[in-house]
Amino acid sequence: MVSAEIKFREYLQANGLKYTGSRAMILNAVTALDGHFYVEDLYDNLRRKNAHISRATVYRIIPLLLESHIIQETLDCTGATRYEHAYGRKHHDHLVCIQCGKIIEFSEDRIEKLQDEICRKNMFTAVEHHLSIRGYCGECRKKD
Amino acid sequence: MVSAEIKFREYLQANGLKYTGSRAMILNAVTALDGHFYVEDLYDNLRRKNAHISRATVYRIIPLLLESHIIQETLDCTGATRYEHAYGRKHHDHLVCIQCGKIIEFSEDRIEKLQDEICRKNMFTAVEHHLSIRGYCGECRKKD
DNA sequence: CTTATTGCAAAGCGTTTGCAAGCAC
DNA sequence: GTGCTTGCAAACGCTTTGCAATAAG
Repeated sequence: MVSAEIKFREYLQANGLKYTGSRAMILNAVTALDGHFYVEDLYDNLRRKNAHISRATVYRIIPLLLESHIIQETLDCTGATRYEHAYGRKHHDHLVCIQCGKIIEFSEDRIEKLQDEICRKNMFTAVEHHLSIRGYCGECRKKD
Repeated sequence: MVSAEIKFREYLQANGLKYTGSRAMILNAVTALDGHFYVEDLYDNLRRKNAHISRATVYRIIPLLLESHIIQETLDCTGATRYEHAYGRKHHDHLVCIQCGKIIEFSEDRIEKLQDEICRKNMFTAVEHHLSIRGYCGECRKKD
C-alpha cells in the first residue's frame, strides 16, 4: 500500500500546492493519533513536540487532509468537529456507550449494500456515511 | 395519541417548570415547521407571526423540547445544529446533500433489523441511532 | 408571594480570514 | 524570483450567560 505521505504529496502536487514542514508534521501527528481527535488535540500534540505551528495553520490544513482522504469527520456534532485517521483503514461504524463512553467499532457489509440500494432509489450519489448507535454496553448494563 | 402540547406540559410540570406564552408559541411553530430547521428558521418563523420572542429564549427552550422528545437533532455537521419535529413520527434516516443542503428522508426496516443483530452480537442495548449518508442529490449531480 | 422566565447585550467558543513576512520550487 | 504558506490578531457565526424586570402558579 502507498504510504499516507506519498498519497498526500501526490494530492498536493496535483493541486499546485507545496509539501511544507508544517504539513509534514501535521500529517505525522494525525497518523500517530490513533483514534478520534478534535483540532485542539492535534494542536496540543504538535505543541508537545515543540512544533511551532499555529492553530490557523492546523485549521487550514484540515481541509487538505479531508480532500485527500487521509482523515474523515466523525458524525459527532457536539460543539467541535471531530476527526479520525482514515487512510488505510477499513470503513467501520460505531456503538457508543452512553454511560462509560466506550466505543465499539463494527463493519457490516449487508448494511452497506442496503445503503447503496437506497442511494440508487433516490438518485443520490453518496460520498460518505455514518452510522452510530448509542446505548449501553454489556458491562454497564450489568451494573444496573 | 397524546398531543405534543399535553406531552410538553407534562414534561414541564414534572420538572417544576412553567408553561408560558413563549413556550406555547415555540411549540406551535415547531409542530407547524414540518421539516428540518435551524434555530434561525424557527426564530424567523416566530418573528413573522409578530411573536416577541428573543433568540436567547428560543435557544433556552430547545433543550426542553429535546428532553421531552418533541424534537430531535439531525446530525448534519454543517456549522449550525439542525433539528426536526420528532413527536409522533416514525423513525427515519437521512440523505444529506453536501452542495445544496437538501435532506431526503428514508426508512429501511432491513437496516434496522441488521442493527438489532449487531447489538445482540455485541451485548449492546441500543437507545437510539443515527444513520446519515452525505453526498450529492440528483439535481446537484446534474449541474456538474 | 415565590420562583421560574424573559429580553438585552455582552461574552464564549470553535473556526475563518486579511495582511505582511517567510518559504518551497 | 514567483506564488503558495505561515503567524498573528482580529473578525466571524452560532450559542450561552449575567442581570434586572416580568409573569406563572
